[in-house]
Amino acid sequence: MGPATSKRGRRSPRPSGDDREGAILATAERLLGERSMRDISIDDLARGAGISRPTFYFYFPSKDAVLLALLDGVVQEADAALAAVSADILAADPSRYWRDCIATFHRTFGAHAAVTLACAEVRLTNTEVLELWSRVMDSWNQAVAAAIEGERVRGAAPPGLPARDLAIALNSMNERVLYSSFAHDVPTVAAEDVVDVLHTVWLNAIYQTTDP
Amino acid sequence: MGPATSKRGRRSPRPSGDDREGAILATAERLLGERSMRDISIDDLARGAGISRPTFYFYFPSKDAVLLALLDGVVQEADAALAAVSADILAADPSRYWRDCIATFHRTFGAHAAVTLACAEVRLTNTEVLELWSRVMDSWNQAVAAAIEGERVRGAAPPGLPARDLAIALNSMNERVLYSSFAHDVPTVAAEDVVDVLHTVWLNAIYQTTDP
DNA sequence: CCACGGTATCGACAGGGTGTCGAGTGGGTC
DNA sequence: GACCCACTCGACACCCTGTCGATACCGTGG
Repeated sequence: MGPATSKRGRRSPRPSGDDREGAILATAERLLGERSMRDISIDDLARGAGISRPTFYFYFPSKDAVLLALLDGVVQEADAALAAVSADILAADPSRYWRDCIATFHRTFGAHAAVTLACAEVRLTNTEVLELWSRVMDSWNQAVAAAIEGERVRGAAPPGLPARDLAIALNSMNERVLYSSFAHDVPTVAAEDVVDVLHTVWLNAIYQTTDP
Repeated sequence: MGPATSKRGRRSPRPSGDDREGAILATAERLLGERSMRDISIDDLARGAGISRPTFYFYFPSKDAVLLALLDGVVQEADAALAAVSADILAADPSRYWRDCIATFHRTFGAHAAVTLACAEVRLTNTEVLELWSRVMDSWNQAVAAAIEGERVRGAAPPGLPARDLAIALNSMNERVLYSSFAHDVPTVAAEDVVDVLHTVWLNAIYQTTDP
């Protein structure tokens, strides 16, 4: 609904105590590297930022709100990195274009694996995190669907599944596989192969042949 | 490690009060249809089964243990349904074989969507649920990998990605897409198309052409 | 220099959920 | 009739969350 950015902080970012907010955020990301969201209490975050528990509520309305702010940052980072992948190379070297997109995704979220994993957990019970995540996924889906349609129009890719459905399926695969990889789940693809595997499935699904 | 079945109940299933256990299970599956695991207290389960909260602990060590028992049942059901899909038709009609597998998966877990969704939530924080889920996924992965290798050996499918990696990627896609479908997530494939979409991507990924 | 208002902070409380302990109760068995 | 054992629950201790009211700090204008 809203345009884009902040509304989530609180009221005015004028005076000091702004570092407190940063300290809470930093503490949260640090602790998420050690243990799960469930095992981090608001008291942990407050102590980590050098304040008391009630004071925490001055900066954030809840524990989930901290994660939401963290996710917001990662998403912005991912959007910026994705924008740096020039769409121009799609026509010249489609394979490389898709690979760059997947690798960028992998790199950005991998750099904040703890936050990513925590969000995947919290979105199941928190509406705001779910909405932000869904909106982001939807924008990927639209972008991928548009790119697939472009490839079909110029004759590089054959017609087939509705582009949107295909985009959703492929992005869902990436989400789940990358999650498993970040979480070091037991039955998963080797970390160094994960981008290659996803890339290959994408090419086969979009171009329906190994070598486009 | 263990062979297969029960160890999870409690001690002896001899006397009555066994219906209590059933009542707790039934109450849990019913309530999961209405609200999330987080919003169901042990007291809710106990009241629903006509017992007090402390008595609940006589039957199950925790709320998660109830879900684990529920998942156990669904998994057994899925295994039975999958076993009914004859592997013989793989050579005769590969497309139909893969479609039957995906559709069976979809039907069985869809019939217990509430339990499936709850498990996806709880496995992120509960080791036992995660282990059971992982073991099940791993057995699918192995079966799919073996089938792919069979298709390659008989020349029906070209060589390519390691069969195991491909199997993991495809099963992961199914897991995520079916989850979104069951959860009625916003950016998802239309419920009636979901099996078709997954099926098509599987065929393209395994046979690398629309028409095997 | 001193009210004054807003920022920032915390002690203390209430509420709700979990898990445990010890004291029952009732039906089968010797 | 004494005894065991499955079964039941009241009451407690604990932890975490969220809120309220009191307070401290600080810049500004009278």
